[in-house]
Amino acid sequence: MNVYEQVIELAKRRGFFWPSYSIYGGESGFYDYGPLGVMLKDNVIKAWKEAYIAEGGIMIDTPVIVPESVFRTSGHIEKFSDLATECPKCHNREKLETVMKAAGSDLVLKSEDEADKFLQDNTVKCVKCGTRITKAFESKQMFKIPEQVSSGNLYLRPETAQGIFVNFKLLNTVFRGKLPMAVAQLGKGFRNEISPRQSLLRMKELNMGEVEVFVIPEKKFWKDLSPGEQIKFAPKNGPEVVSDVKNAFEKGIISSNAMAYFINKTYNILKSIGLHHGNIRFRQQHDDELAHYSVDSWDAEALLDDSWVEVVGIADRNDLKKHQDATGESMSVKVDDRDVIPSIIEPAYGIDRMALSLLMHSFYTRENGFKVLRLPERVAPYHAAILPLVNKDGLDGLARELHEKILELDPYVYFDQSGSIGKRYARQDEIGTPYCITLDQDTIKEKTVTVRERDTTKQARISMDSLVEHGILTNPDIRKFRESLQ
RNA sequence: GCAGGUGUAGUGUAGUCUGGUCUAGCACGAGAGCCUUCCAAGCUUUCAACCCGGGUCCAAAUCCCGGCACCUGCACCA
Repeated sequence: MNVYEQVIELAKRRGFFWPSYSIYGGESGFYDYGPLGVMLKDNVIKAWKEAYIAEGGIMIDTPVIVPESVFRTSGHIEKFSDLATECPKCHNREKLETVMKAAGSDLVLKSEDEADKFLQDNTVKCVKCGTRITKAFESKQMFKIPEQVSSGNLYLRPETAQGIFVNFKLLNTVFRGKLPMAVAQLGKGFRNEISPRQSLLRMKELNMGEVEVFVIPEKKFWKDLSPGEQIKFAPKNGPEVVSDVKNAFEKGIISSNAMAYFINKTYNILKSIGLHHGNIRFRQQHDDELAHYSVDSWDAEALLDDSWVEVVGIADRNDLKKHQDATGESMSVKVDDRDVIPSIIEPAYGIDRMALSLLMHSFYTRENGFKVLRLPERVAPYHAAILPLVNKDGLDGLARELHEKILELDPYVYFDQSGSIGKRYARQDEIGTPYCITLDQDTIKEKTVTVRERDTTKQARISMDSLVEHGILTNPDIRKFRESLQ
């Protein structure tokens, strides 16, 4: 079993995530987060959100349902519903445009009916096997809402970004007219994936954390760069390089300050939630894979088993001008007595992909075959578990009391008195709980407990008072213990 | 969406080819209890499954058809 399969098995068994609606046979492209998954996902979101609040970013929350006019302007209506053909013999699928060009026609057909008529009146052949194609179909990547209650058509959003763009003026007023300005939105997006696969990696309903950084077009500047860590870059023209982000910008590998800045920031966020340095890279998209709205894009990719998977996309885009043209609403901001329409650098985070990647990068099997999730403290569902060594001599009662008191400081603390102590350690290791607090005979005598660290399984003795006073993660005794392990 | 493969308790599997003691076995797990003074120990006990729907047959987990889901490859992934 590869790491992916082992993580899927553990995720279902322990309650991180599993396929949705399975008692009705399942529905492909949808996954539920279970009890631990919700906690983990929330922690990922929290890390992302706090990173951007600390950056001076502001947030907004807009509807998932969006009128067609918005997506007409953004280009999604046109670019997201392709007319396509399928060869009746070899089942090769192509865009209608491609097979028509091959047949020597530059006509642009707008509907299925038009396309069908054309294919029946003309001889268009499969580019692979030469069989005649007579039918076209529309492949829609946005979900359209069938029953309209408004005057126009409504869609489920495929990205949260437009909700920010259409509110640009209001947001910038709240931001007191300044540039640059970063706005973040967390929410669900919906994409009609033709063949969803790989659990959380390709869902029809996904959690996105998108940030729109509005910058002055000529400069595309956010903040001065500091060197930062060595990062692996795969530029579109040229070989892979390992460099810090400042150097990469100065050498021209990355085209703008803001792009460079947010690549580095993204790297730091991914690392902070538990992705491994060596298994992260930034790959620049080739011109033919760029989205319709973007002129340059760097993907943060995570190495999962043997393939690189896009986890974050950082795009250079320019939507404000389009909305200004479409609505007549000014999208310009006064900068040094000039009116400028900002450019946008957009780091778009796939929250679900981040969650799966961090589980896979954290997954580890001990020599004895037991599984451990080496999750960073900040994303682990539980910070600690309280365990009475045995259930007699009043230890269990004492443990419950301690648990109650710690809960007042930190609700993310688990209690378990069932089974042998070894089994309980193993249970916690498997869900990534960083610390186990065990009460033993000495607890009764000296009011001390042992703290066991997950990755080393080493223990230290600390006082109960310390736990009751400081909780777990900010406990000076536990911090000291942790430092002694490194 | 196409082609191929797979589908048995919460998980991993035996059984399917060759239909019949399968009243579906095993292990892990989970619950209750006992025991237990630090890394999935042991004992007692309980829980829990043939993906869904048709068909063939005296008889279907097993054979056939359809659907659904998953896996792999191709295509798609703004």
